[in-house]
Amino acid sequence: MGGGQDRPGLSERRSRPQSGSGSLPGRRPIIAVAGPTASGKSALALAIAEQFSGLVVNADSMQVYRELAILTARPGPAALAAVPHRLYGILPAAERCSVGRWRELALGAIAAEPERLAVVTGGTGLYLRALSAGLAPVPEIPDEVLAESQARLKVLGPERLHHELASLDPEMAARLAPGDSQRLLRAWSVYQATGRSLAAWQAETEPAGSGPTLVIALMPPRAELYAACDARFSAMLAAGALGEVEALLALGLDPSLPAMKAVGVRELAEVLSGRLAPAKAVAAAQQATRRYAKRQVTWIRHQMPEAHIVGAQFSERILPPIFAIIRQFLLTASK
RNA sequence: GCCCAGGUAGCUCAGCUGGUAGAGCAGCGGACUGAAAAUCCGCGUGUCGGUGGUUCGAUUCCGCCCCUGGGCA
Repeated sequence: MGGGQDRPGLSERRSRPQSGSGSLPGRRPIIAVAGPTASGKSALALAIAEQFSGLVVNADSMQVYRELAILTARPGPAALAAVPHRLYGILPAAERCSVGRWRELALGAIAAEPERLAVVTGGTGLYLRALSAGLAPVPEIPDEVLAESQARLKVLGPERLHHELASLDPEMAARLAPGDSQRLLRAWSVYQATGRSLAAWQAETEPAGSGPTLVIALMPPRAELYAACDARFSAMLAAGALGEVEALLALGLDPSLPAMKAVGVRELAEVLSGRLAPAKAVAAAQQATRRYAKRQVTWIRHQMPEAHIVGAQFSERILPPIFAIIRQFLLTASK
């Protein structure tokens, strides 16, 4: 671990001895279930957890928010009763989650139940990677610096901020597209707060957070996946998604909060305000879901080369071979 | 049955008087280290309805056929 780790809650993990690579002492193997939205990850994770007496841990950046149950397709009462589920709906929408925050919560949840096999599942590939591959030890950026950076971005616009960053931190500037406002903001803030390039911090990424990880990725054929996306959003609407968005809006939250960016929130908000016909909103939200699914597929294809790809949506039929792979993995991983 | 108007990319359509075609949307591909359901980058994917003819050359002009919409009966 790098010297930048001074947040509370890390002391316990920091005190543990760590080897440079491979599995760490005391770190149990875990299963990660990846896949695009609507591929059936949650059902697969549940089936695995039931079979191996596991614990399902959410790795979805939106399912952590309490107010979004329907719109994020959070596991229902039957699933929750069958197997323990962690990190679902645990943060108010008024708060901001982040990879780092999620990672600590996940490591804590896994450590808290040493007798159960952790089955980490969710659509946020970055989260899954941060858990098994680690995260740069960048210290918390003070709010003042964040606010300053935001203001600067607002005044200059992304292109000119990019130009300025080039003179301070040429390495990050070279890596970022001039229009990529979000990463620009991050790189700028890190440099302002620490006086070091984010690239330098990232070079210090600690090797592992969790133990050895078996990644299983559901990758259904495109047409099937899109049909499932479309059907699911319609089902959400029937289940009361509109009311959920209405309640969320009633909180009067900052629109830049992550929870406000969940697929469907903007579209349904426009229905509630009468600016968009329901049918058009559904079509728009379905399209947004499809595009999101496509980005996830790209991530899995290129960022998770170690994943075992299952070329289908979830169904009972795919379970036996998956269980066999898991058994094999658990045998070799715990040696 | 007759008279109009159309058939060009997945969809809606543009394409002066002949030189094998281009916009929007959709879609596809890619990047990804603390907002990731975010943010960003790249790419026209086409028997121009069919078939004969005129022409060096036809999406474009002519004939016939098929299909769609509207009108008259």
